[in-house]
Amino acid sequence: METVGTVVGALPRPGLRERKKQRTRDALVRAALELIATHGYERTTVDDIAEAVDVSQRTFFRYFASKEEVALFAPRLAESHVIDAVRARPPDEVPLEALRRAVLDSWDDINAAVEQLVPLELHMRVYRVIESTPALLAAHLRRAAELEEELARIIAERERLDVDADPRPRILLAAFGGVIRVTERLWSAGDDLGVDAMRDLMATYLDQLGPALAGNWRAG
Amino acid sequence: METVGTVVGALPRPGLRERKKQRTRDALVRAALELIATHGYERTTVDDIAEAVDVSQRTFFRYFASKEEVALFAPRLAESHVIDAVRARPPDEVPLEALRRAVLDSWDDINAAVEQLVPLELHMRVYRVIESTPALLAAHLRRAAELEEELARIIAERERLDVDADPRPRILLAAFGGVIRVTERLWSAGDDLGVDAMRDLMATYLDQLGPALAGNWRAG
DNA sequence: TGTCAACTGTCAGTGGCTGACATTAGCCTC
DNA sequence: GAGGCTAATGTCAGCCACTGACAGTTGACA
Repeated sequence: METVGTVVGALPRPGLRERKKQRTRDALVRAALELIATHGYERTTVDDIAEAVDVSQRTFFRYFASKEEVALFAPRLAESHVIDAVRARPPDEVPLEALRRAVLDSWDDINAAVEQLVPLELHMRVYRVIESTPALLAAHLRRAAELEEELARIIAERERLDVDADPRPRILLAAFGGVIRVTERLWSAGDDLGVDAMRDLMATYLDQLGPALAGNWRAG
Repeated sequence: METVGTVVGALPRPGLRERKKQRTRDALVRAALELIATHGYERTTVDDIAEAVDVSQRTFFRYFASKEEVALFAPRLAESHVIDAVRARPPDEVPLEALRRAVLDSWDDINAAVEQLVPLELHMRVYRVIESTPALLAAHLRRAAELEEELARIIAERERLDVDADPRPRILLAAFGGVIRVTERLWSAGDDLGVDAMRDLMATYLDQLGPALAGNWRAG
């Protein structure tokens, strides 16, 4: 997308123009999240956000395709980390275990990346807004579905399977993704916020996947 | 919501006013689905739909909270059938089996209910539009999440568990719902449309849930 | 038949989002 | 380092989903 101009390297410090763009983008995200966390999603207008950063509304829409996109900026950051983590898993691991460890192990990286943008505390407040705002939750779930598809392909490749021929990768991801979302929701609904609490919850719940599907709960 | 006026019964034929309302609602749904299937969701405006039924746009919004709501009318019809079917399952069935049979067995009822409103063929065309339209898919997924929560509560009750204490009902539904959605998506993407094809696909995929979670795929 | 309540239409307005066009401001070359 | 190129921005006009307020119409029911 973005050409560098000098070398293919990538490291050389970008020009003033590029730095300005980055600053504007960051400022928009920060202002948006702050406003959304404070006043709620629907009561925050795009004009509010643009004004807070002192740019025109039109400029906002040149950085983000929609108001939803800014609000979901942090969750998107997390996704790319998970994808990388899954790709980095040793190939001898069993699929479910690879997913499980990828998510749990990349947790710290994710939080560090988020914190670089906004304070974690603000991020968590936004998260609650996401879960409680229908339009936002819908967009979040749709993105989650896309991520599942992506991960299913990665898992299929790991196992040298054809995603379209063998249903197991997609089914596994459907189940796995479902559990992740359940934990997200419960975490955001509870009082015990804090990122470690969420990781623990995920670990616990993932371990319950087998038992939940198992035949007789009453016997167990 | 709607009071009957005469008896609590419900059977007595509703008055003219009520019948007129029902006719308008049906006409709006039918016109909307027809237009959406033909021209796509985004290129169908609410004004188009209202005009096709010869009512004002304002009236449309008195019947439906949003344009999405009309488009997703049929899927909603299906949901209530599934809920009833799960409730009707014998209590000695294991949870996963109860869900599985409820969905598969209520299939014919669902299709009959849908057909009473619009031809199945039209319904299937709309379904493809839903899957391929981001905004609609998002709304659909959000509703699916709500349905999962509802069913999780029902299953918990069956098993005499506290949903908030035991994670298994929600986890089970997350996995189950995930598989259902995978089949919906694959079905809508393929060429072999037809409602029976979808039920068969669901049955097959649900059977793959265990194997997908099982340890080593390569061992077979 | 007249009164009440529900249903509908009209109108005005908000907010998300887009295309078109003019202006500004980095960048790069000579 | 002046000038041309191009990317980034602002302004403006407009579409569409959706809502509140008010007025007119039409079933319901005594």
